[in-house]
Amino acid sequence: MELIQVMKALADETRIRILNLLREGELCVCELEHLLDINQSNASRHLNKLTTSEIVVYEKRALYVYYKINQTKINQYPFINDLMYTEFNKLKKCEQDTKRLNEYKASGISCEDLKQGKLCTSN
Amino acid sequence: MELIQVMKALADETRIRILNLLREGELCVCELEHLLDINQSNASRHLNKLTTSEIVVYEKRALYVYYKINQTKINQYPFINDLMYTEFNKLKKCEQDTKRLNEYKASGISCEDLKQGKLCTSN
DNA sequence: TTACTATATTCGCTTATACTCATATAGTAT
DNA sequence: ATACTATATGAGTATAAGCGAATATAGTAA
Repeated sequence: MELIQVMKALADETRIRILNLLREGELCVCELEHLLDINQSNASRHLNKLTTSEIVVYEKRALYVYYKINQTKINQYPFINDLMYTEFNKLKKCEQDTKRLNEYKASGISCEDLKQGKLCTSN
Repeated sequence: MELIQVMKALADETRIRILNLLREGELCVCELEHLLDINQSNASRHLNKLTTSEIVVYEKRALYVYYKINQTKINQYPFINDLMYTEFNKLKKCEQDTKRLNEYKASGISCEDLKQGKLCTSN
């Protein structure tokens, strides 16, 4: 059942945090890695699960792969919108992640700079 | 995170089918067993998971344990209502289960009779 | 008390999930 | 072509989840 697959994809903290960030617009893998402080393999795998369940879609541009919410799927499952815009806001981690995302955006740093550690304070 | 626990509880076909039936009112464990054609141990385990995540509550009356939707939790997570009343209806199995439930209710058979195989055609 | 019944729980097994580390792939830049 | 970079994937491991069969528990009935 497709619904089960979607629910499973949504039943994970990291993936919820990814979706929370993608609410604000597309992000590439390395940005998500750094914003969520997870390693590359992990990020890629979680994104794969979100892609397989069609909750996100991606687009390759140059070396980077940009992921974004698949609005078509959200329209098909409106409860996901409810989750994203009502429940995510109640989660401390999501709040912190959003804050970090906004700092990142405001800084004007590009994802090429991330690897120099200009953003992450934790590693 | 509590939300994750709730999502995990909802990310299973059998538990979704249980919740679908409980929309119509409380049911005891043996009724769920027979309506869903699952064994006793399984039914109990899934109900335990739904209880732990507080999506259902139960009440013991005589030998039977009656489970029902925990409306308090649903109010706390409105997207669950959306799921139950929008998505469940789209699922073939849920539709079949509901039909079977209505037949069961219409028959006037009590849960004491179930063990004599008056309802289940499949075993 | 003993016998019975509905439900919960334990055990052993199997499958699925998440993670890390290392490697493969595909594109960019020179 | 080579070197480099972002992302994906494979292998191995650890943990969690689901299942069936058997047993435990708690209440009912006699």
